[in-house]
Amino acid sequence: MKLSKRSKYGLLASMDLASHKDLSPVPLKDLAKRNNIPLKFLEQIFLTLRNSGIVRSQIGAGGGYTLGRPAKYIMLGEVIRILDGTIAPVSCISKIAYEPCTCPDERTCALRAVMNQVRTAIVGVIDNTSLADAVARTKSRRSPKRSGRAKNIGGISR
Amino acid sequence: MKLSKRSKYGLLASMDLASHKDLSPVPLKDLAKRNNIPLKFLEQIFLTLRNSGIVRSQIGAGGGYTLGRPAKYIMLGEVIRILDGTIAPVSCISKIAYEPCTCPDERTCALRAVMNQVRTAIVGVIDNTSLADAVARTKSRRSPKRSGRAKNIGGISR
DNA sequence: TATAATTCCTACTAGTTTTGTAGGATTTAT
DNA sequence: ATAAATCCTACAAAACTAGTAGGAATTATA
Repeated sequence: MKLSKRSKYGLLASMDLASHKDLSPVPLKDLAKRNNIPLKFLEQIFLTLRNSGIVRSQIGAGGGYTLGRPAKYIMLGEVIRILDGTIAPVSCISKIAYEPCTCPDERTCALRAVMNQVRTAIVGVIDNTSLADAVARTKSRRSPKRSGRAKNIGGISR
Repeated sequence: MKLSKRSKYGLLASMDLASHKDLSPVPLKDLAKRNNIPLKFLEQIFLTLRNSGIVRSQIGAGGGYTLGRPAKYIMLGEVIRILDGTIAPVSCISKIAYEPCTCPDERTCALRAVMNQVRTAIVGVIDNTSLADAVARTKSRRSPKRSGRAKNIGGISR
């Protein structure tokens, strides 16, 4: 159930981009440095994102990347799909990356039904959270006065 | 976001086991054959499940496996955790497999917060569905009179 | 016009993980 | 005895992930 680093890096950098109100392009070098991402790896990732229209590039000195659309119209799910491929936990519930199950009859396969529920639950989150939402959340969490040990907000088990 | 074959096979075989009302042990050979799972691979998987108490084994001729507990008390999530390890989409929200993010401050990391929501959504399904639930669902789906092309129940995109 | 900063593009590679295979040892019902 | 099972460990092939490498092309600016 893991998110790849590709997606993780892509999301972090996109969110960083989204947090820049100003419309001038941000060079990858900055995004990479701020988020501790290997620059060359991020280049590849942004190539892909650019080809999908998520970001726009401006070549040359003073160039860099900007979002391809307003941040509120870019859902995290879209970025993840572009970078990771499918979201479906099993391939037999994927239109795009469909592959048959080993089960004798998909129509009655209980695992398939449950995994479909899982998929619905996942996309319920990631397709309803935009880059703008995410950035806003970052800000509202910022500087919680730091009383004591910060109690690991949202920190959870396995 | 993919479920490993280990987990998939483990779940399919466990669900198969759960569908046997009768308490006599079922040999792996049968489970493997019915669910198109390589026998030797399933052996490994069931070794692990047995060590965790999910199933019990009975050695020798006429032996096989039975569930370690009533099917309604075995949640799919438990099986997945045993076979796949963590469920958290990013390691920085896992207690057991915790690893720090690359982000500068976990407390304000928006991606972490969203991924935490994703994790909650996932476990909301898999920790609330027991083997018994899954099996019951299989049955209720069975023989829907097959009018026409069976319309791909619960079939969805990426 | 030279220089530096930047994206663009493709290929390669090292490491890890996944998905098995193999081979036999042990136990037990008949 | 024999056959049918589980038990256990090691190995191996293939796929995937997470990068590295090296340069080409473009553009602002001094």
